Amino acid sequence: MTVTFKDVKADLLDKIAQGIMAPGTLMPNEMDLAERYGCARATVNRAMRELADEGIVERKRKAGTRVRKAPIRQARFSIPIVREEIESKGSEYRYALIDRTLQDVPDWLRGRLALKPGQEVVRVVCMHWADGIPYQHEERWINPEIVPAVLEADFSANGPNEWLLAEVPFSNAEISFMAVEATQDLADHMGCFAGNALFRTERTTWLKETAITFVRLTYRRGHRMTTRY
Amino acid sequence: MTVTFKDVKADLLDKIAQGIMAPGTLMPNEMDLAERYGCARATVNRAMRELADEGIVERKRKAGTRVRKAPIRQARFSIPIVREEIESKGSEYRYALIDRTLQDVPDWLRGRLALKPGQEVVRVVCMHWADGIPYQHEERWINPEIVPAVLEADFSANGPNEWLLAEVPFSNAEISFMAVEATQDLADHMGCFAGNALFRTERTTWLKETAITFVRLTYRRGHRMTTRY
DNA sequence: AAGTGGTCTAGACCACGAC
DNA sequence: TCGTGGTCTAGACCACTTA
Repeated sequence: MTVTFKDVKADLLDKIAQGIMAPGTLMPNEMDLAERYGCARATVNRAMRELADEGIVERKRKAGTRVRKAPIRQARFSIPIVREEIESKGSEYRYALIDRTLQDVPDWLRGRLALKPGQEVVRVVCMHWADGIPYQHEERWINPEIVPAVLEADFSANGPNEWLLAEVPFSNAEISFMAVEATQDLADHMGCFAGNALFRTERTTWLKETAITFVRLTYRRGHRMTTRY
Repeated sequence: MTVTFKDVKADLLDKIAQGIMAPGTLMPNEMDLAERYGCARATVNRAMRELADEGIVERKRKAGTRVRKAPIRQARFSIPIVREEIESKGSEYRYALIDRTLQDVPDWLRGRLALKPGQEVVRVVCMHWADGIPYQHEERWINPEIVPAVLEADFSANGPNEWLLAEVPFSNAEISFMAVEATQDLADHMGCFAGNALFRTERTTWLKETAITFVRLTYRRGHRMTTRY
């Protein structure tokens, strides 16, 4: 059996985890490792590159590869579509549109989306339920310049999230997580009390350099967002 | 100039973003693309593999590569050390130990850490300030079986986080984000009112299959955790 | 100046899985 | 069955960065 990059990676990881290669240690260069493992340099390169991508080691030309003293601990979150999130738990998904208006972009949002004063945006407010229990409150603003079809879109049956995913192929985004105290209005929708702590995510989505949408997702009381890394 | 995998990747991304390759589209196979771009198949492979890693496309042997209908939107968070987080904002970092005890593992934690009843754990409570303002409250339990040195460790000058990072080289973890209402005790420490909504992360860290530590980090009111993707 | 990683190439073999 | 991606190889050139 030939030595694969996964073999090399696993062995290096093991040596790091066992403390044989302590944080700060300078690792052998690719050529030496290739010889030691009996494989090509490209194989070692792939293994070490992945370790670097994962923040375990740090690579510099000429300086070599070192085990990171303080590994960059990074978590990867997949941002699910709420329908799938609910249905994957075996719950019944329900959706309702609360409000849909065309309005001048509010000042606080103008900066975020880099829009001109007086420009119009579509604001959509809706709710998502799991087994009839409030799950998530969604408040969204959409820039109709990029997605003109939003002016015709009817969000009474399906949420704007799924609609946008189908309409806009690919985008980059900025996302924030925070805790908020429920307003009376939010509390009414979420079936909790005003002032209760709720978990919220805010996301601004861009296509190239122009903002498409800003969304505020507020989850029911006690919601946790979890991941492994 | 030769064609690099970044060139290929950027061009493919562009075609996807422009809708030339719409979601669901079957992309040409690696050999054809290599010929079209005038490069080796390995170059195309690297470009497409990275697109797959980022959740933009989906690859299956024999079936080929498709643009994902619903791209896996995933965010990468780097989990910073509090001290660095604060100092990188140009603020002055301050730390204080609140409590340090050796106690029987509480029932609710036993399951999380997979410990035996009656086993002892070290509990550390401490605070982190930025410019003298409460920034983060830390409550941590450490398994002394894995890190016996914790029994001798004195956390009066430095937080257990940095200490653990130096002691335990590498680990995997599960992390959760949530919103909580401040208890009176928390409120006293954080300089807010009981009931205020606070952002909290909880993290369980493992070395191989054994739990090292469970930590509960509660941030000051209004804190946001932000990332781009 | 010189060593290290970054990448490309051309060819090869193989495993998966759709047909 | 057989096309597609997954990976390895051996060699090469280059860019960065530090000594």
